[in-house]
Amino acid sequence: MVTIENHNFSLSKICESGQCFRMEKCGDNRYRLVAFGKYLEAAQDGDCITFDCAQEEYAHVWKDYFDLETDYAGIIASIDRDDMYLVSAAEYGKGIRILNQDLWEMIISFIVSQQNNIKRIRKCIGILCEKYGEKRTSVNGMEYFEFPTPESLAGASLEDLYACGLGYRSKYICQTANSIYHGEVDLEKLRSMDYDAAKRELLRLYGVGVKVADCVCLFALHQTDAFPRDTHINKVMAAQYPDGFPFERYGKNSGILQQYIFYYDLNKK
DNA sequence: TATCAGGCCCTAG
DNA sequence: CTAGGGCCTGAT
Repeated sequence: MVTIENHNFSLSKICESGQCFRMEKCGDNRYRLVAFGKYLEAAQDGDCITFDCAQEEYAHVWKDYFDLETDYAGIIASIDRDDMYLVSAAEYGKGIRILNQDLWEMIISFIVSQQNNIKRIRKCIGILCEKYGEKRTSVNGMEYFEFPTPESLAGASLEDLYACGLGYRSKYICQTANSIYHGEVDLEKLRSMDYDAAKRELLRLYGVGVKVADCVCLFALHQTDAFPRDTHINKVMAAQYPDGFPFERYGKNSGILQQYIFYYDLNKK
Protein backbone atom coordinates (compact mmCIF):
# COMPACT_ATOMS: atom_id res chain seq x y z
CA MET A 1 0.00 0.00 0.00
CA VAL A 2 1.16 3.46 -0.86
CA THR A 3 -0.36 6.60 0.58
CA ILE A 4 0.19 10.10 -0.72
CA GLU A 5 -1.25 13.53 -0.12
CA ASN A 6 -2.22 15.79 -2.96
CA HIS A 7 -4.46 18.81 -2.86
CA ASN A 8 -5.06 18.65 -6.60
CA PHE A 9 -6.13 15.08 -7.08
CA SER A 10 -9.62 13.60 -7.34
CA LEU A 11 -10.18 9.97 -8.24
CA SER A 12 -13.86 10.57 -8.86
CA LYS A 13 -13.28 13.47 -11.24
CA ILE A 14 -10.55 11.59 -13.07
CA CYS A 15 -12.93 8.66 -13.46
CA GLU A 16 -15.73 10.89 -14.73
CA SER A 17 -13.57 13.07 -16.94
CA GLY A 18 -13.95 10.58 -19.77
CA GLN A 19 -10.29 10.20 -20.69
CA CYS A 20 -10.01 6.70 -19.22
CA PHE A 21 -12.59 4.11 -20.14
CA ARG A 22 -11.28 1.31 -17.93
CA MET A 23 -11.63 2.98 -14.54
CA GLU A 24 -14.73 2.51 -12.44
CA LYS A 25 -16.10 3.10 -8.99
CA CYS A 26 -16.07 -0.02 -6.81
CA GLY A 27 -17.03 1.31 -3.40
CA ASP A 28 -17.23 4.43 -1.27
CA ASN A 29 -14.44 6.71 -2.50
CA ARG A 30 -12.91 3.63 -4.05
CA TYR A 31 -12.00 2.98 -7.69
CA ARG A 32 -10.42 0.25 -9.76
CA LEU A 33 -8.71 0.36 -13.10
CA VAL A 34 -6.71 -1.68 -15.54
CA ALA A 35 -3.79 -0.06 -17.34
CA PHE A 36 -0.52 -1.30 -18.82
CA GLY A 37 -1.69 -4.83 -18.06
CA LYS A 38 -1.98 -4.14 -14.35
CA TYR A 39 -4.96 -4.01 -12.03
CA LEU A 40 -5.12 -1.25 -9.44
CA GLU A 41 -7.53 -0.29 -6.70
CA ALA A 42 -7.24 3.12 -5.11
CA ALA A 43 -9.19 5.00 -2.49
CA GLN A 44 -9.37 8.62 -1.47
CA ASP A 45 -10.14 10.42 1.77
CA GLY A 46 -9.88 14.15 1.27
CA ASP A 47 -6.38 14.96 0.06
CA CYS A 48 -5.17 11.52 1.10
CA ILE A 49 -4.98 8.89 -1.63
CA THR A 50 -4.15 5.24 -1.09
CA PHE A 51 -2.95 2.96 -3.87
CA ASP A 52 -3.25 -0.78 -3.29
CA CYS A 53 0.10 -1.73 -4.70
CA ALA A 54 3.73 -2.08 -3.72
CA GLN A 55 5.92 1.01 -3.46
CA GLU A 56 7.94 -0.18 -6.40
CA GLU A 57 4.92 -0.52 -8.69
CA TYR A 58 3.68 2.88 -7.60
CA ALA A 59 6.99 4.50 -8.39
CA HIS A 60 7.39 2.63 -11.64
CA VAL A 61 3.86 2.80 -13.03
CA TRP A 62 1.19 4.77 -11.22
CA LYS A 63 3.08 7.87 -10.24
CA ASP A 64 3.62 8.66 -13.88
CA TYR A 65 0.20 7.35 -14.92
CA PHE A 66 -1.54 9.88 -12.65
CA ASP A 67 0.86 12.65 -13.64
CA LEU A 68 1.79 13.26 -10.03
CA GLU A 69 4.87 15.34 -10.79
CA THR A 70 2.93 18.11 -12.49
CA ASP A 71 1.95 21.21 -10.55
CA TYR A 72 -1.74 21.60 -11.31
CA ALA A 73 -2.21 24.29 -8.68
CA GLY A 74 0.27 26.42 -10.58
CA ILE A 75 -1.62 25.91 -13.81
CA ILE A 76 -4.90 26.91 -12.22
CA ALA A 77 -3.22 29.93 -10.69
CA SER A 78 -2.07 31.04 -14.14
CA ILE A 79 -5.64 31.46 -15.37
CA ASP A 80 -6.74 34.98 -16.30
CA ARG A 81 -8.80 36.18 -13.33
CA ASP A 82 -11.00 38.16 -15.69
CA ASP A 83 -11.98 35.00 -17.54
CA MET A 84 -14.86 34.08 -15.29
CA TYR A 85 -15.85 31.06 -17.32
CA LEU A 86 -12.40 29.48 -17.22
CA VAL A 87 -11.94 30.30 -13.55
CA SER A 88 -15.25 28.56 -12.81
CA ALA A 89 -14.46 25.58 -15.00
CA ALA A 90 -11.06 25.05 -13.35
CA GLU A 91 -12.53 25.39 -9.90
CA TYR A 92 -15.21 22.86 -10.80
CA GLY A 93 -12.70 20.44 -12.33
CA LYS A 94 -9.94 20.87 -9.76
CA GLY A 95 -8.47 17.42 -9.11
CA ILE A 96 -8.60 16.22 -12.70
CA ARG A 97 -5.23 15.04 -14.00
CA ILE A 98 -4.14 14.39 -17.56
CA LEU A 99 -3.30 10.70 -17.37
CA ASN A 100 -0.33 9.13 -19.13
CA GLN A 101 -2.07 6.22 -20.80
CA ASP A 102 -1.01 3.54 -23.24
CA LEU A 103 -0.62 4.82 -26.79
CA TRP A 104 -2.08 1.86 -28.64
CA GLU A 105 -4.99 1.61 -26.21
CA MET A 106 -5.82 5.30 -26.64
CA ILE A 107 -5.78 5.06 -30.43
CA ILE A 108 -8.32 2.24 -30.42
CA SER A 109 -10.36 3.69 -27.55
CA PHE A 110 -10.81 7.08 -29.17
CA ILE A 111 -11.70 5.57 -32.52
CA VAL A 112 -14.45 3.75 -30.62
CA SER A 113 -15.44 7.04 -28.95
CA GLN A 114 -16.39 8.87 -32.13
CA GLN A 115 -20.08 9.77 -32.41
CA ASN A 116 -20.62 7.64 -29.31
CA ASN A 117 -21.51 8.19 -25.66
CA ILE A 118 -19.27 7.37 -22.74
CA LYS A 119 -21.44 4.57 -21.39
CA ARG A 120 -21.42 2.75 -24.70
CA ILE A 121 -17.72 3.45 -25.26
CA ARG A 122 -16.97 1.68 -21.99
CA LYS A 123 -19.19 -1.21 -22.99
CA CYS A 124 -17.56 -1.64 -26.40
CA ILE A 125 -14.05 -1.51 -24.95
CA GLY A 126 -15.06 -3.99 -22.26
CA ILE A 127 -16.25 -6.41 -24.93
CA LEU A 128 -13.01 -6.00 -26.90
CA CYS A 129 -10.97 -6.74 -23.77
CA GLU A 130 -12.98 -9.82 -22.83
CA LYS A 131 -12.94 -11.16 -26.35
CA TYR A 132 -9.37 -10.36 -27.39
CA GLY A 133 -7.49 -9.46 -24.21
CA GLU A 134 -5.46 -11.73 -21.96
CA LYS A 135 -7.22 -12.87 -18.81
CA ARG A 136 -5.23 -12.20 -15.65
CA THR A 137 -5.56 -12.43 -11.90
CA SER A 138 -4.27 -9.63 -9.69
CA VAL A 139 -2.23 -10.24 -6.53
CA ASN A 140 -5.38 -9.72 -4.47
CA GLY A 141 -7.30 -12.29 -6.50
CA MET A 142 -9.28 -10.05 -8.87
CA GLU A 143 -9.81 -11.41 -12.35
CA TYR A 144 -9.50 -8.90 -15.16
CA PHE A 145 -8.74 -8.62 -18.84
CA GLU A 146 -5.83 -6.76 -20.34
CA PHE A 147 -6.43 -4.48 -23.29
CA PRO A 148 -5.93 -6.57 -26.46
CA THR A 149 -2.59 -6.36 -28.21
CA PRO A 150 -2.21 -5.03 -31.77
CA GLU A 151 -1.55 -8.61 -32.84
CA SER A 152 -4.79 -9.94 -31.39
CA LEU A 153 -6.95 -7.18 -32.88
CA ALA A 154 -5.17 -7.38 -36.21
CA GLY A 155 -6.06 -11.07 -36.22
CA ALA A 156 -9.76 -10.43 -35.68
CA SER A 157 -12.08 -10.56 -38.67
CA LEU A 158 -14.21 -7.57 -39.63
CA GLU A 159 -17.32 -9.62 -38.89
CA ASP A 160 -16.13 -10.50 -35.40
CA LEU A 161 -15.33 -6.89 -34.64
CA TYR A 162 -18.72 -5.87 -35.93
CA ALA A 163 -20.26 -8.35 -33.50
CA CYS A 164 -18.66 -6.37 -30.65
CA GLY A 165 -21.18 -3.60 -31.28
CA LEU A 166 -18.64 -1.24 -32.79
CA GLY A 167 -20.90 -0.44 -35.72
CA TYR A 168 -19.36 1.44 -38.63
CA ARG A 169 -16.19 1.91 -36.56
CA SER A 170 -15.38 -1.79 -37.01
CA LYS A 171 -13.60 -1.19 -40.30
CA TYR A 172 -11.57 1.62 -38.73
CA ILE A 173 -10.46 -0.64 -35.86
CA CYS A 174 -9.67 -3.46 -38.25
CA GLN A 175 -7.55 -1.41 -40.62
CA THR A 176 -5.83 0.66 -37.93
CA ALA A 177 -4.93 -2.45 -35.92
CA ASN A 178 -3.35 -3.93 -39.04
CA SER A 179 -1.52 -0.72 -39.93
CA ILE A 180 0.04 -0.65 -36.49
CA TYR A 181 0.70 -4.36 -36.23
CA HIS A 182 2.51 -4.30 -39.56
CA GLY A 183 4.50 -1.24 -38.60
CA GLU A 184 3.07 1.11 -41.23
CA VAL A 185 2.66 3.56 -38.39
CA ASP A 186 5.44 3.13 -35.84
CA LEU A 187 4.26 3.79 -32.29
CA GLU A 188 7.79 4.05 -30.92
CA LYS A 189 8.63 6.82 -33.36
CA LEU A 190 5.48 8.69 -32.33
CA ARG A 191 6.77 8.96 -28.77
CA SER A 192 9.78 11.00 -29.77
CA MET A 193 7.91 13.39 -32.07
CA ASP A 194 6.66 16.83 -31.15
CA TYR A 195 2.95 17.57 -31.12
CA ASP A 196 2.54 18.61 -34.76
CA ALA A 197 4.54 15.70 -36.15
CA ALA A 198 2.81 13.13 -33.92
CA LYS A 199 -0.60 14.47 -34.90
CA ARG A 200 0.24 14.33 -38.61
CA GLU A 201 1.41 10.76 -38.24
CA LEU A 202 -1.70 9.69 -36.31
CA LEU A 203 -3.92 11.21 -39.01
CA ARG A 204 -2.58 8.61 -41.44
CA LEU A 205 -4.54 5.96 -39.56
CA TYR A 206 -7.90 5.08 -41.08
CA GLY A 207 -10.66 6.29 -38.76
CA VAL A 208 -8.42 8.77 -36.97
CA GLY A 209 -9.41 12.36 -37.65
CA VAL A 210 -8.33 15.64 -36.07
CA LYS A 211 -10.30 15.20 -32.88
CA VAL A 212 -9.20 11.63 -32.18
CA ALA A 213 -5.58 12.47 -33.02
CA ASP A 214 -5.66 15.30 -30.49
CA CYS A 215 -7.11 13.04 -27.81
CA VAL A 216 -4.32 10.53 -28.40
CA CYS A 217 -1.68 13.27 -28.30
CA LEU A 218 -3.08 14.57 -25.03
CA PHE A 219 -3.93 11.39 -23.15
CA ALA A 220 -1.16 9.08 -24.33
CA LEU A 221 1.72 11.26 -25.53
CA HIS A 222 1.18 13.98 -22.92
CA GLN A 223 1.32 16.68 -25.57
CA THR A 224 -0.52 19.12 -23.35
CA ASP A 225 -0.82 21.76 -26.01
CA ALA A 226 -3.21 19.43 -27.88
CA PHE A 227 -6.72 20.83 -27.60
CA PRO A 228 -9.32 18.26 -28.72
CA ARG A 229 -12.45 19.91 -30.11
CA ASP A 230 -15.57 17.85 -29.61
CA THR A 231 -19.18 18.94 -29.66
CA HIS A 232 -18.99 20.23 -26.09
CA ILE A 233 -15.83 22.23 -26.65
CA ASN A 234 -17.16 23.67 -29.89
CA LYS A 235 -20.32 24.75 -28.11
CA VAL A 236 -18.32 26.46 -25.36
CA MET A 237 -15.93 28.07 -27.84
CA ALA A 238 -18.85 29.60 -29.73
CA ALA A 239 -20.57 30.84 -26.58
CA GLN A 240 -17.62 31.93 -24.42
CA TYR A 241 -14.79 32.62 -26.85
CA PRO A 242 -16.29 34.16 -30.00
CA ASP A 243 -12.91 35.79 -30.73
CA GLY A 244 -11.01 32.55 -30.14
CA PHE A 245 -9.51 30.83 -27.13
CA PRO A 246 -6.29 32.53 -25.88
CA PHE A 247 -3.87 29.78 -26.89
CA GLU A 248 -0.99 32.28 -26.90
CA ARG A 249 -1.48 32.92 -23.22
CA TYR A 250 -1.83 29.31 -22.12
CA GLY A 251 0.47 27.52 -24.53
CA LYS A 252 1.42 24.09 -23.22
CA ASN A 253 -1.33 24.24 -20.62
CA SER A 254 -4.13 24.61 -23.18
CA GLY A 255 -4.90 20.89 -23.24
CA ILE A 256 -5.21 20.72 -19.47
CA LEU A 257 -7.59 23.66 -19.49
CA GLN A 258 -9.53 21.93 -22.23
CA GLN A 259 -10.18 19.08 -19.80
CA TYR A 260 -11.55 21.45 -17.20
CA ILE A 261 -13.83 23.01 -19.81
CA PHE A 262 -14.98 19.65 -21.12
CA TYR A 263 -15.70 18.28 -17.67
CA TYR A 264 -17.48 21.47 -16.64
CA ASP A 265 -19.72 21.51 -19.69
CA LEU A 266 -20.42 17.78 -19.47
CA ASN A 267 -21.30 17.65 -15.78
CA LYS A 268 -22.43 21.00 -14.47
CA LYS A 269 -26.15 21.27 -13.85
C1' DT B 1 -40.47 8.46 -34.22
C1' DA B 2 -36.64 11.59 -34.16
C1' DT B 3 -32.54 13.00 -32.15
C1' DC B 4 -28.14 12.69 -30.07
C1' DA B 5 -23.65 10.93 -28.31
C1' DG B 6 -16.45 13.50 -26.99
C1' DG B 7 -16.43 12.19 -35.71
C1' DC B 8 -14.68 10.48 -39.82
C1' DC B 9 -14.69 9.32 -44.66
C1' DC B 10 -15.86 10.38 -49.14
C1' DT B 11 -17.59 12.99 -52.91
C1' DA B 12 -18.95 17.47 -55.18
C1' DG B 13 -18.45 22.02 -56.27
C1' DC C 1 -10.80 24.20 -49.13
C1' DT C 2 -15.68 23.78 -47.57
C1' DA C 3 -20.13 21.61 -47.39
C1' DG C 4 -23.05 17.83 -46.90
C1' DG C 5 -24.60 12.93 -46.78
C1' DG C 6 -24.04 8.47 -44.69
C1' DC C 7 -22.88 5.65 -40.98
C1' DC C 8 -23.88 1.35 -36.06
C1' DT C 9 -26.24 1.52 -31.83
C1' DG C 10 -28.66 2.36 -27.53
C1' DA C 11 -30.71 5.92 -24.59
C1' DT C 12 -34.12 9.55 -24.09
